[in-house]
Amino acid sequence: MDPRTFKDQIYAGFTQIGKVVSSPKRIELLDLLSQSPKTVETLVKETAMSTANTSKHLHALLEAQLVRYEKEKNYVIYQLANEKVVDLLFAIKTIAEEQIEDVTRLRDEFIVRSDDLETITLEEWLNRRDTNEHVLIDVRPQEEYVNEHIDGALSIPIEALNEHISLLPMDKEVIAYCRGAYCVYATEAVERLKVLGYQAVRLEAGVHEWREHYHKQTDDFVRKR
Amino acid sequence: MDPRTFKDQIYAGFTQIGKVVSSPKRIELLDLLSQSPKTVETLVKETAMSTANTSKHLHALLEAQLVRYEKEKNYVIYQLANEKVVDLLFAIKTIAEEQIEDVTRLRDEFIVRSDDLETITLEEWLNRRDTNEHVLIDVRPQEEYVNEHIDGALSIPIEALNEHISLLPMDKEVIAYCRGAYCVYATEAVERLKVLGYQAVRLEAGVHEWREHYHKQTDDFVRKR
DNA sequence: TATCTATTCAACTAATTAGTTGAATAGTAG
DNA sequence: CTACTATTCAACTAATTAGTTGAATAGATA
Repeated sequence: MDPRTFKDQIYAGFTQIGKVVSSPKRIELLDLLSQSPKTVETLVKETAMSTANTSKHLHALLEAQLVRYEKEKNYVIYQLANEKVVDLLFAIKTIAEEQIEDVTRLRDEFIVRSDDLETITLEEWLNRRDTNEHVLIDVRPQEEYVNEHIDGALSIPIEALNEHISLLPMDKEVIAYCRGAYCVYATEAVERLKVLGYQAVRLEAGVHEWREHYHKQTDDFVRKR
Repeated sequence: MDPRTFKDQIYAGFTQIGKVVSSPKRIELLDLLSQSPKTVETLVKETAMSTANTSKHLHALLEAQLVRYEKEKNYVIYQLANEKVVDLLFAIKTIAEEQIEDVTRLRDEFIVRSDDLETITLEEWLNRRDTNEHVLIDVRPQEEYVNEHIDGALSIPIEALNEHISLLPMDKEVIAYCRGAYCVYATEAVERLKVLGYQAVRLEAGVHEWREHYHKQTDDFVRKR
């Protein structure tokens, strides 16, 4: 095999992964699955696609070996087959944030919103967290909380905010997080809580950022010994 | 704007980046530009595409804001507009390596080749490098070496290996590197050197992996103080 | 000035893709 | 066994895409 053929074939291999993220709906599916395994039904509701189209995109992900499934009762539950998909999504989002004006604009307009809707970064939260003057709430669907959540967080899904609101103290700051920097749930929760008189703040991070930080800490610890 | 419209638009934004890596030739262009800025002419030769098609793909990269260009004489020189493209390519390659069998197979067959063609990782090299019992050579085109190279490396482009071979000592180990884990140049150099009686070894890393390591070291240093 | 070289552009073709529709399958519950 | 639910599959359409060809442009050189 000549070098050109080798290059063509190896880049064709890379492209099998690249093609996956060339469709908005497939990126959204991977984003959702990165929070927790989900049935086709759930993915259909979350993405607002037809069942057939959702199934077809999931099979494209299967072919690229990025997801796998198991059957339970008459449901099919899909999950990520490789955790590094999270890094791929992160790389795409970071570049889009820096290079695509629309992305920045949309985020500012719908997630960050206004200055009186306070946002804290992961680092800021980590510095404050030991003071015990706040309560951290996870406003994602409960199955995502059950799959993984930030240590010490309370599960209060956004649809159940009103029912569980009695769990929240008025005298402490309420810090809400959801799927990450492009998820509207935490913004919505903070806005609704503030209207009700709570001190509420949005944490701009999800479980992946938190886990990443946690590993970095552990690595440092190991290296320092 | 309702939440669904917001999601559709934000994922459409991400997809502008994702679409770029859905074509093997565009991944190859980004890969080449990640080594050094290049003229259209050079990219045409490296990718074996027609000039018109190369130009068209470069304009697709321009539209996604991933490259920029400057004109010099009657040449147009393209370069990456965002260094994080390297992270994106790395994420894709890592996943492809783990999930796509063809990629692993091709790499073993054409890069790693046989057991008597010794390969060392970046970590192994970093541990050995202070012993002064070897010489490190960069076998990429000279313009890429000039743009950035591993500290202490000698530039011996693969096409000029025979001419410059007198620079290499027979009594020291020769360690060759090129663009990274999927580049054939270093393998070719090591094979040719071994035939001529040199002790030659392939370093499985490029400037990006080296730079990444260098930053991590610096960060640790800063954090430890 | 005319000529050469590097690059871009416009028009076209063949192939691929996302999405729809409706039928088929497979497992569950009555 | 029947009815129901979740999922997949096949056939089709409209839109997009990669690549080609040949002409156009723009800067450099003679």
